[in-house]
Amino acid sequence: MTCGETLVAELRRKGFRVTPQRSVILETIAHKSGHISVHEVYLEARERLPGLNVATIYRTLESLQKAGMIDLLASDTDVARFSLRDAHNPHTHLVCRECNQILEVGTDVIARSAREVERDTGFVIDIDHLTLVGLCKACAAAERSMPHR
Amino acid sequence: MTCGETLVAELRRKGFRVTPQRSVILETIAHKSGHISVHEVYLEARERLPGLNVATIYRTLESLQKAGMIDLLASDTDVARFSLRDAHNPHTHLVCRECNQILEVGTDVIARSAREVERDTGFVIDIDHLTLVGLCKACAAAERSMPHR
DNA sequence: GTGTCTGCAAACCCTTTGCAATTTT
DNA sequence: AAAATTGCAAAGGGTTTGCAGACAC
Repeated sequence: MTCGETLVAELRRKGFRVTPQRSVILETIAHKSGHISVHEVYLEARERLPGLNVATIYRTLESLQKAGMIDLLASDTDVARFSLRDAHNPHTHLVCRECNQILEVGTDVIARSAREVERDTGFVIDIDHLTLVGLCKACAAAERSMPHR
Repeated sequence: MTCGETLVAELRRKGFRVTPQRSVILETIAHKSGHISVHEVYLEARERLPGLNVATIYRTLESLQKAGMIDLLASDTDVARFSLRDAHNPHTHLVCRECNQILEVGTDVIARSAREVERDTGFVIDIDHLTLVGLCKACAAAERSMPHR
């Protein structure tokens, strides 16, 4: 996990201004380090910075995305989620369509297929922040033992 | 492409009531057969059924999804899109994050990786309606020849 | 006839935006 | 001092919902 301080420095280095709000938001994200929703960040960050506004979170996230420091997760379920980009640990997200749980696997499993797709179509898959939808182990088991509908 | 009539029959067989609205919506989807948005269906279906309401589209889509006849596409860009499920031609969607274009490739390329993931984690990827984000050939080329930010 | 579906309008939720005041550089 | 960022409140856009009437079964 990257520490908040380093992240703040990175943000400044990339030409963004560092405000208390941005620091707290960044530290919150670094601390939670998962697949966080805007609301989750809001609740936690506001404890440290009471006046903090949701709009600021959205705008900060936009900046962080421009700075290439976070990734948005593609998903049709639930609200928008994002995660800190971690160059040391690229991974693929497995989103369960039943329980919304998010698992991670290394990108290596998918890498070969991705290269094949690129060779065939020229399409370059964002392998470092890929989101695959399906059923987690538990929900898949439940599905098998349940009548549908 | 599956014809509207067959689809209507399928819907009835699955225990849903068949109304003029549902027929028209279903036929519209079958006719457009791509990756359609709710609004697109609304505009086209309303030409044949002037009083048609958007809420009905949403509710119908919900039913069609329960019936397993359409799939929602996972994407963080753009609005929600869905497509008719076609058992004869399962495919993976490649969504370009720059131009929003959607390409399709057969599932076979991904299948091996998917099986590997399932073996390792128990997570069952929805291989038949998978959405992968990245850059299409043209946008990838543009990216390579352009300064960032 | 019963239970489902529709249209309408309002509500909802998440996200974005305009603006004046504040803060960072 | 100049330029960027914030808070606030209002608007925006897509999606959902309550309800009374209409309709499929």
